[in-house]
This record gives sequence, structure tokens and C-alpha cells, in this order.
Amino acid sequence: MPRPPDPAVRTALVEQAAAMLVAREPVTLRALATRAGTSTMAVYTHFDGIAGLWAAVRQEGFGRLAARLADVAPTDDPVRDLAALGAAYAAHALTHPALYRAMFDAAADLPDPEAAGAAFTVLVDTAARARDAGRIDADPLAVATRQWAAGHGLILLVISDVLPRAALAEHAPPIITAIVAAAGDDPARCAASVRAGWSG
Amino acid sequence: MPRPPDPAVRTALVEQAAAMLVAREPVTLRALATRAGTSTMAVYTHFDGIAGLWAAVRQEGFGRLAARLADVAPTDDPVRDLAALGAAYAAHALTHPALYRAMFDAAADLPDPEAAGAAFTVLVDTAARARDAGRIDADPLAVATRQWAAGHGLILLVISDVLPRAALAEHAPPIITAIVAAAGDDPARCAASVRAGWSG
DNA sequence: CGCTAGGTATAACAGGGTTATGGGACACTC
DNA sequence: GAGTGTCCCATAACCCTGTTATACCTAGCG
Repeated sequence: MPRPPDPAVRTALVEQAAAMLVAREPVTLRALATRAGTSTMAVYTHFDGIAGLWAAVRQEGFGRLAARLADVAPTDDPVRDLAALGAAYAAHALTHPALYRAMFDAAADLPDPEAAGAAFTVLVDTAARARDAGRIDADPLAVATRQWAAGHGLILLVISDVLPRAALAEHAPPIITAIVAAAGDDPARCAASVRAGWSG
Repeated sequence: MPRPPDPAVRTALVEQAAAMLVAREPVTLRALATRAGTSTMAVYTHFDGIAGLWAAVRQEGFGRLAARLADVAPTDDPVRDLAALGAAYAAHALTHPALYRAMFDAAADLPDPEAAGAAFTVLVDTAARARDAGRIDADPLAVATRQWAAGHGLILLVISDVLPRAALAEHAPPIITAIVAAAGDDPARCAASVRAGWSG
């Protein structure tokens, strides 16, 4: 009997919020509602307030990230793939810095953590392939976590204008190489793989 | 001829703001003024608004960080010192997570960047000692930057409850070891030094 | 075809930062 | 040492934000 919620309104709100975030405009309830062609109340029926909207935006951000990482085609060199994933991850973050920041503002409580987990799983799986191929002998989960943490920190420092943009290309490959080599890979071979994967 | 601004009011405001941040209370202008025993206008005369107050708080945070790092007594093993600095840095961040977060919300524009630079300089100098001692042959600035970025990312993920607190002790030493070893140090010796430095 | 339940719009509310306004204390002048 | 001007600080209004109350009105069912 009731009128069903319009899914189009929900997606429009999330899209607009993400767009405003990218455009570096302040995401206020009224501005968002106006841009989405609706009223402020829609945010409450669909998301139960602006906190819920942020959660949906974070979810959207992790979904886009996972999609972007899934687009990285695996090769027969898993270490190269690891670096390629890092490059894709960094590209996503640098293209949408505000969205990336928002994603980690409260990344712990996502509506559907699986989506975020999917992005991370790609990393772990690639590290596992590296182990299966005999390139590394350390725990793939540990290697993936270290890659992620190090990349996250470097990206945030660049986004925050603490380090120049060039710092990413200068330091990311050496860091990836260091972690993978420490996990057991041959340093020279590892460096070559990372260089190839990072460049694309 | 005018009445000079009271420095005590200024410091009281910064201290109270930092305290409220640590106590995880929302830092509002009115609550802050009440706790500092003054009025909201004091924030404007001393800091030109709450944005300026945040800048002062960030400055305070970097000052405390620099002080804490300066307390780390150098030994004859620079790699060990590097790990000890990392441990002190992490301890500072985990003790005051909200303050650490605030520090990097806009770390690019500090009133006096030198204070923040001082904290970083300790890292660079220690890396330079490692090079002078023949432990590493890479650029000390690059090594320090990589340590910082990787540690920053790991700490933020822990603070954000994305990774468990135990992840810090699990991953920080291996990451430090990986970066320093990749810079030229002997892997086994490096691991031992880092272990010693991290434990204190 | 009417009834009803729930989404949407409008408007009032609470709390945040900022901006006027006035008083009062300090330092400088004579 | 009294006068005086300058700005620090307290009070109170303002605007904008998120939230909540209320009314409408649409969509589905008996």
C-alpha cells in the first residue's frame, strides 16, 4: 500500500555527494538535496541522516576502488602485478583525493564491509600467487597488509600536500620492492618486476 | 597604549583544546571557552577563528612529537635508533589518536613549519648516521621519508580501527627492517638492530 | 473507487561558527 | 599622577548547518 522508496533518488544522492566531494565543494544537506533535485528529507528516508549518507559514500568509494583494482589484468609475474595494483590504487586515490580521505574517515564501520574486503583480497591473492610461484616465502596476508599500510601512508602525505606529488613515483616503487624483497624475493629481479608493474 | 593580549589565555586555549581532543569530546567554541575560563571572543583575538586554533593545536601536537623524539637517546647503533624513533613516534600517536589525526588534517600549513621539520630532521639525521657508519648507502632523506610514510599509514589504519592494535607490533618492525635492508644494510644484522630498538 | 501507509516537501528547531557592540584594563603622554 | 586612547574580552545577536515535526500526496490494495 505504501509508496515504495525510489532507488533512483538514493543513487542520485550518493553520486551527487561523491561529485561534490570531488569538486571540493562543501557537502551540505541543502546543497546536496538541491543538486539531486529533491529535498533534505530524502536523505533521512534513504540513509537515516547525513552519517548514513557518508557511510554510503564510503561504500561507493570502496566499490569503485575494488572495481579499479579488478581491472588490473594478472600476468605471469605476480610481483609485477603487485606493483601494478599499487599503481592503480594510487591513481584512484590521487584522482579523487577528497573521496579517498572520506573513505578512511571511518572505514571501520561500512554498511557492507565485504566490498572493501574485496579490494584487499585482490592484494592478498596476488601475494599468494607470488608465494605459490616461489617468489616469496612470507605470509601473503602479512605482505599485502604491509604494502597497503605503506602505500596508504605515502598517498595520504601526498594528498595532504606534505610531500610533493612526485614523491609517489619516487618512493612507492622502492617501498614495494623493499617489502617484497624482504619477504624472500631476489632483490634485483624484484626491482625489475616492480618497475615494470608500476609503469603499467 | 593598548592592552596586551594575555599569553596565558592563549596557552590555556590550546591546552584545553588538546585535552578535549584527547578526551574525545567535540571541540566546540563555546565548550572550549567555558573550559578555558574565558569567552569565545578570545579565540578570535588570539587565533583569528577556530581554523587558527586548529593550526595552533597542530603546532602543539608537532611540538610534543618533536620533544618525544628528542628524548630518544642515540646509541652507537643508528639502525637501532631508527627503530627506537619509530616506536616513540607510534607511542605518541597511539596515546593521543585524536590529536595525531588532527595534526595531519592540514599538516601542510602550520604557523611554524620548523617545529614539524624538527621532528622529521631527527629521522633524517639518524639515517645519515647510519650511512656514515656504513650501514646503508642510500640517500638518508629518502630512507627517512619512506620510514615516515610507511609508519604513518600503519598508524592511521590502526587508529581508524581498520587494523587491530596488535598489527603495529607485528608489522612495524618488519617494514622498518625491509626499508633499511633495501637501503643497503645486512638483512640479519638489520633485523636484530630493529628488534632491539623497537623493544626499547 | 476509496483507504491507507509511507515518501516527500515545507517549516520550525537546536547547536555550531562568526560578527556586532560595549565595557573595561593597560600603557603611554603631559 | 590624571587623562586618554587603544585593543582585549564578555554579551548578544546573526547565519548556516543538521535534525525533527507536520502536512500533503502519491501509489498500491481491498
